[in-house]
Amino acid sequence: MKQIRPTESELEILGVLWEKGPSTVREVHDILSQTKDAGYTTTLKLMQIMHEKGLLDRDTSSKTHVYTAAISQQKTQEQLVNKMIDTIFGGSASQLVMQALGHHQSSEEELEKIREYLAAIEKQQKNNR
Amino acid sequence: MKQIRPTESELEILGVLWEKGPSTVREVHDILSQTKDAGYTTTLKLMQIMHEKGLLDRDTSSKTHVYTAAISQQKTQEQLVNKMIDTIFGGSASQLVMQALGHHQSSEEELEKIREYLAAIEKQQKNNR
DNA sequence: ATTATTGTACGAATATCTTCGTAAACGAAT
DNA sequence: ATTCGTTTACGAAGATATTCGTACAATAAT
Repeated sequence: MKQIRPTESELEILGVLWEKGPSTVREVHDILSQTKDAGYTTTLKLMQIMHEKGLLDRDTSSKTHVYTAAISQQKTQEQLVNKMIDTIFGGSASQLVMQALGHHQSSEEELEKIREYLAAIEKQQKNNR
Repeated sequence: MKQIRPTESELEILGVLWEKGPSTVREVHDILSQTKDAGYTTTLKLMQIMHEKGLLDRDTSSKTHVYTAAISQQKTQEQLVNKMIDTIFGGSASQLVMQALGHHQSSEEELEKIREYLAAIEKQQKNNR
């Protein structure tokens, strides 16, 4: 199985692309520069490298290139969460869950979704018995 | 607020120290080498650097030094989880929760803990209304 | 058509992480 | 006391990530 290991900066860029969809370097950079302090060419270079690595696809048909995330948010989340559980949560997924719920203000809506999800899991476990 | 950013390798070492408590380089290395392939002096050097950075404390009273994690597991989890939610989960904690529950087999016991936790959160939210 | 603006390409400097060889210090065993 | 195994200290090489200056190309504005 191929392990993808985007760096910190690369994840920030991927985050923008997942959120906004296909974007130019300028668009990505404008968003990043709200919270980060780096020059335009830095973002450009990063995205070029990510393209070489296969993390991004790009359309060069017009002068201003348009980039797209080449790896799925789902898959990336899966890998990073699993690693995180193993290394800093000592293998306990529930610990991570509680950490996440405790410190990020969750909306009633989100909590409802989670409750449904829990119910589904338990039902499944019963069936496997 | 001081941001702690242990590297990948540093997190592995912290993981061992959180799990086992105060340990020598040898002890840490023996555990790491079960899953990782690096020489003894590499682990030593890493732990020395971590000590310089303030990530580890150490007791040098006997020849064989004993290291301890200087940052709490709790605090580290909190920071990394929050960053993760922001960058790759688009700010949605519940998405992370579902990811965690979906791919790590959780025991009935763990699920029960989570349910209790959810209930507590909801109760609190009611009171704040 | 000339100039200004905006974008990409390239290369290099800087920073950071990871790895390990080698030497010196220490303690235990002979 | 000499030897042997273990440990720390140091330094440096190698790998990877991050940053940006500069040059050139394309487009838009005058």
